[in-house]
Amino acid sequence: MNLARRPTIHDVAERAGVSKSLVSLVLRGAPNVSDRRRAAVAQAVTDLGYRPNAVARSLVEQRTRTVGVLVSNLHNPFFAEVVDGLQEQATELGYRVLLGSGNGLSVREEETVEALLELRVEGLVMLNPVLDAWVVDDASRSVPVVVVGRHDLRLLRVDTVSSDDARGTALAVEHLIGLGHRHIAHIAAGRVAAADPRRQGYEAAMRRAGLGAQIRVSSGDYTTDEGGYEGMTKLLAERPRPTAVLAHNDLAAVGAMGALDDAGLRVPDDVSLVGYDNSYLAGVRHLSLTSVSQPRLEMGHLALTAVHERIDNSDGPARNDVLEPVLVVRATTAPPH
Amino acid sequence: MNLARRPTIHDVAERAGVSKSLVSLVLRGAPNVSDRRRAAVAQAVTDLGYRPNAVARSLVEQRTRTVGVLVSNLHNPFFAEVVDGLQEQATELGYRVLLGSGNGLSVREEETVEALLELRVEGLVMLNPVLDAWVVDDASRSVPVVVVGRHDLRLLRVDTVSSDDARGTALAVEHLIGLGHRHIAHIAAGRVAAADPRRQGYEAAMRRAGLGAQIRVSSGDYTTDEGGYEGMTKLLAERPRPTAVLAHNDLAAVGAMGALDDAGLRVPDDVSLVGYDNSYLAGVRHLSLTSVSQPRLEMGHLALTAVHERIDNSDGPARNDVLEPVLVVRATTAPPH
DNA sequence: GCAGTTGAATGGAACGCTCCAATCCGGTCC
DNA sequence: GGACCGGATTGGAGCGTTCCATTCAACTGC
Repeated sequence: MNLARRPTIHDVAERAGVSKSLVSLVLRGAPNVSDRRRAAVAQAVTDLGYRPNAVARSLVEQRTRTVGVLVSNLHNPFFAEVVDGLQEQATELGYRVLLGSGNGLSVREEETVEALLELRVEGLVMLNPVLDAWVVDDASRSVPVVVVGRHDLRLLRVDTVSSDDARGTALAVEHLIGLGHRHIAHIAAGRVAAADPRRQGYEAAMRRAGLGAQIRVSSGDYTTDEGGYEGMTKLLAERPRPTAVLAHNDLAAVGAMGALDDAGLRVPDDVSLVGYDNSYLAGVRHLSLTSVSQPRLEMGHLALTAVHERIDNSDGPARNDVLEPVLVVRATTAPPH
Repeated sequence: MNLARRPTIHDVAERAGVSKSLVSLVLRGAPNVSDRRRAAVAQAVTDLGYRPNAVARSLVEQRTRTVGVLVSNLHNPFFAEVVDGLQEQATELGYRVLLGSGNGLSVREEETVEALLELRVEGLVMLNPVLDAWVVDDASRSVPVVVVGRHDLRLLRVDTVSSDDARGTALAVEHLIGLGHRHIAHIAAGRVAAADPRRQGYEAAMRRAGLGAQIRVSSGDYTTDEGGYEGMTKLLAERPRPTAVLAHNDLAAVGAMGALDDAGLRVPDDVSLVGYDNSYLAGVRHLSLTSVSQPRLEMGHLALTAVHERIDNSDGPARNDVLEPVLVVRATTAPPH
């Protein structure tokens, strides 16, 4: 396409019969410009269909007013709302948001980070990244970095925003205990970052209630539908059978629901079920899953605010914000039979 | 942050004891550079942690090697896989992908398009945009535009990629008829772009099978869980009661499933159910919804290829690629009772 | 009527890079 | 040994902006 032939500020200036400097002033709304000139420039701009070149502007201003966001995996239902929060706050603070995806692959994430840095984003937000810590550290050397949703990354210079996963599972356990359950099991995930705190929160809450002996964890890589099914199947083989199950996330919970179906057990009459993430899956009325909600919108807000503050003032120790999760009770939890 | 203090090609040149031109040559892998110099430059680059400035490069090269992608709404499960396809093909063809979201709001979409154009993307892909046609037309004046998933936008200069929605619902109807169903109803959506062809495909297939008299459409804005529930409730009040229902999308189908539950009817024993989109919701084993799948990955490939071809050669009439949907049969369809 | 003041408008340098034209240098050939 | 060659290297212009320093024009006050 004729990228080259697009009108420049020069063309506008010529058509309006003024200097390019004046056009620049008008475009940026400077005060001391006569109405006559202002109108002439505005006219020329619409006549030519002129659109300022952000590339040139960024070069000379030495800033891009852009924050890069690395989304590890667009399929992860967790991220969309976080991005909404980021966007909202970015608009508020005068930044543009550039999304890059990593397809869940560490290599692709690295490439994306590199690309964003070459584009000279002024800050970088990483959502649930799977890449190595050294990449984060390296990036944080040239630009403020905020990591959302990973507990294991505690680096100097890198702020983090996450929700208290241990607290989340504890909330779920307390809810179930309050309903009268004692045999509460957990379907845990393996690799993923959130797995450990969620499991630990479950175990701690059980011990606090004097139920340390009833702790049952079906572990493996149970973050999928299929995984939840398998995890539940294993649990159903044990005696005494759990009367309530807390899954690592909603998808696993729905898989567990399938296993209960197949075993002829009803939810919540025979077994209560709790998910995690409060994804739209949980809200679907046919499933109506009790789930732990992370304040996603707020996490986005907070992450962007953190980046913004670092851009203005890069000093100060790393902040690690931890937000409180909320339990959303729906139809899959009830007192035990 | 000290954006300004980041090393430039000049710093690298100085440290390596060569000219900036030579550094540029090395960085772009030019052939006629002595090994000694090449090594010296490489050393200086790593010493300084130099990263080329894509902004400056784009300005002088008069191209950004970037394609902008407007995602109307990140929550729409349809788009993630399309973006995967876009990304894949972009990497293949040497482009970078910049995602911008519009939050489902027409105004925000316009802003995003404007921002992407100011960033001088070389092409624009719009996924299920909700914005007005004139915005698309206007954008297409300065950059090649490809629209994915909207049937109503047929503009000169604008290529489209979509899947044949009428064919999709027809596939579903044919499947149900093959199972022996005659009373097949449709839960349609109102506003959204895909609503009309899906309904028409249903009606046409019914007529082709001599079942024109059995056509039942519960229409409204039934694209949500809740909407599917209402639509199904209305259908259940009619006599004869349909033995099979085809919903506008998976979410509506799951809502319908809830209504059937509440009415004490079983799926698929009493009523067969078909969704649309084959989202991961449909694949969840507890739901296991028969659904119509759009070739999302391929749509992404095709869209990016189209943009690429327009960038190289902007002429030729607009292409409107229509891909074949595929019916994925799962557990919610069976012969009528 | 002229220095001084103020508001409006402009020219040119600079941002970090690419790329063209020019230069440099060590051989080769006759 | 001087002309010529070709690969290696370099200086400088230019990409489309912003912004500083300067100029210009029109007043003001005495």
